[in-house]
Amino acid sequence: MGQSHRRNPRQQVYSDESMPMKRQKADVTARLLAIFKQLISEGTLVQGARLPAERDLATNLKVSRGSLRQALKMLEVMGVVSQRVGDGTYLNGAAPSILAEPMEFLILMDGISMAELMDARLIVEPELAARAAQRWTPPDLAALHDSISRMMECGDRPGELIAEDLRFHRTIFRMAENRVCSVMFTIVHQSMHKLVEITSQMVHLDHTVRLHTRIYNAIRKRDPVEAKARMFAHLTDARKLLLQSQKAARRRPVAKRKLNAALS
Amino acid sequence: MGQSHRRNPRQQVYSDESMPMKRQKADVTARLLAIFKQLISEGTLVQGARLPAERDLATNLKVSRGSLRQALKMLEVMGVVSQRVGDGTYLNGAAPSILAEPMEFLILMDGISMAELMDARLIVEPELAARAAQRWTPPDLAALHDSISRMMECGDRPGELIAEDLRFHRTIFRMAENRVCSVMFTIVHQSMHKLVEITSQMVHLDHTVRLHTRIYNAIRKRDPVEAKARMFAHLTDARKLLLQSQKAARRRPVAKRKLNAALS
DNA sequence: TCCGGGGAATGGTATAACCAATTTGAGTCA
DNA sequence: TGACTCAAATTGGTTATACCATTCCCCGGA
Repeated sequence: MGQSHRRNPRQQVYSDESMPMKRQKADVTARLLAIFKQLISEGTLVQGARLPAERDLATNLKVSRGSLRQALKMLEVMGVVSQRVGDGTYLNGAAPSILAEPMEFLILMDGISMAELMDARLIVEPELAARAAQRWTPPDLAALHDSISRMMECGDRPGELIAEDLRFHRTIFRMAENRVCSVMFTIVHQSMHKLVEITSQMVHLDHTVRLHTRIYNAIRKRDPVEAKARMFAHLTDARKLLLQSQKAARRRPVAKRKLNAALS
Repeated sequence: MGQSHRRNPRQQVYSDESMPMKRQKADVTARLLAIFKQLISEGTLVQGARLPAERDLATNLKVSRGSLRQALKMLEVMGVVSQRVGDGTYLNGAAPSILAEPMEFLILMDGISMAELMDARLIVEPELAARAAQRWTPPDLAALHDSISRMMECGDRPGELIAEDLRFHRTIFRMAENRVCSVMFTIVHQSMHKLVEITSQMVHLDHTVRLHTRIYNAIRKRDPVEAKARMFAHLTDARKLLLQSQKAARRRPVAKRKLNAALS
């Protein structure tokens, strides 16, 4: 058959504007999504609630199990529900990973680089640090301090070091008391680490601990201006290291396994 | 049968940490998602490309059409692909709405209020305005100017006014040259408008035009500090209006249609 | 050259069946 | 009495098949 696309792709380039959101014949799947939104918003479904079995639910909603599963699969990927075979489908609590999968595709499709992710952090995180300095409570500060302590014990294992770094920044996000930014940039942070091969020379333990400590001290003093500046310095420094490391290893180590066969 | 959940929900409260990302038996759907990611990343699938028909693709990938459709449906909801009956499945270009649906669920499940969305904008948009002031090119500035002009011609139709407001802010996002923040806060902006009933008294045309013009002038002067301050003032003002409006109409106009029957 | 109709291709949905993992609970044995 | 065993029931996971509605392509007629 070859790849004889018999039709003109009809391009449909995204205009700068948002799509008119055609309210067509109400896709069954879209309708199901709307139903779940309403069930959640009106409190019929609460965190931890167990949904009826797929077969029953499909019957009650007057749709086929296949269509229902399309909707449930989307909810699962977004982290809204968890499905366990032999057990059931449960509504999750607030899902920190709700944006993770979409973000990965966003990075892929827009060709977003690690540098641009870092740039985004550079725009937002200093401001979040400033807010943290103004709003922290004692347990927050203790968490921040613990994070630094644990990082010093990490040794040279890059995995743990990265995890501890993420925890430090996430704590600051939480202290800034804005869940929108917190969730978004937690995902940005994670995506960044997925995108780059973290090498040990990129993360100097002592160096990172020193910068984190400066941020911590500024926050503890409730000095938003200094906290912002310290965070800015920390991220600028990190970006510089990442760019150096990328320039050093310009090669593309990714094995481009060919899957073209799948497309016949 | 009633709602006799015969099993202990086994709570599984989200810990503060990210999930260990269990690499289990590789869900067929998850595997398909990974395949699509790779096809996109290695350039086998490019913008506008037409995917093989579902039946062929399922055969080639050695999965059933139902499973494939679960994966395709997720990609469609995320805006990665578009499916048209009788036509085919196409890979979209950079999708501005890739985070829209997940964001709606995030708002629902975390109980995020309009105020918190506005707060997030207040954290980020001033900084983006500052960057815009440093980086704009003549066409950008013209777009900004046009947006203000069009807004003055909107009259009192709130729909168009909101659309024009969104365009103004999105233009600034683009000028700031960070697609991560641009996409994220475009979605935040849209979600906010979905969440509140925009009333005409909340959006004073002349007032908005005046504030937008101040931002525009500051950007034109390439003065990042003033641009930031002007944007901050604009959003602070908007937040005040929104909160007032919410306080005035504390009633819950949402008709809580009961769907509990669906859950048997 | 233009126009229209028929057939093929495609996504959308529904149904049925089976598999694999898990829970449940009755039965069994110490 | 209590702990263990194991088979049945339940549930999500997957596949296969059939049919419908829409869209596109192409060919024939005006």
